[in-house]
Amino acid sequence: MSQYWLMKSEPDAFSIDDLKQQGPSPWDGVRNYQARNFMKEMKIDDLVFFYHSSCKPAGIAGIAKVTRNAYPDHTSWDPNSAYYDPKSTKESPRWFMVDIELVEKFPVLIPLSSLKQDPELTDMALLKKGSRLSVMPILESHWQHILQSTRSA
DNA sequence: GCCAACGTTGGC
DNA sequence: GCCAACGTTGGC
Repeated sequence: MSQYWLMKSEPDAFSIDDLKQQGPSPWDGVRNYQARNFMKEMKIDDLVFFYHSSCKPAGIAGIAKVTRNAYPDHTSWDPNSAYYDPKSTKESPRWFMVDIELVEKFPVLIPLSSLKQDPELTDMALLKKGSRLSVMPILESHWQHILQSTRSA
């Protein structure tokens, strides 16, 4: 069964336009266990809200889909990478990534402020105080509600 | 295993 | 730039 997710990226580092240009792209650099575990649960064709963080305005920029199941994040083995982790080895990789590609960029980004105002979405992990998770599951009901809101806007 | 110190995230 | 919240590290 297909699942729904949200992934955060700082657009200065990797934006939805970058994803569009590059086609299927590895989601490297995740160094948080909870986020990693969620990526391991992802399956090809799962849909992902592409979220722009640390920018104005922050919010959901569009939709991507998973094109490759989790596999070891090779940047963790590269001493020259900002994501290098000496505790991750090829024999026992600690960090994983998936590939995603763009499905759709929204004509207008759905700002975080709108999501916060929506009483249907108060349970979303994204909106919880202090939530910093960069990869998280989205309930299908929330997914549909958000899509419906932006389609009719 | 506890917990203080530190580093990071990310909205504002 | 500020700072609250969170995760990780490392001494004990």
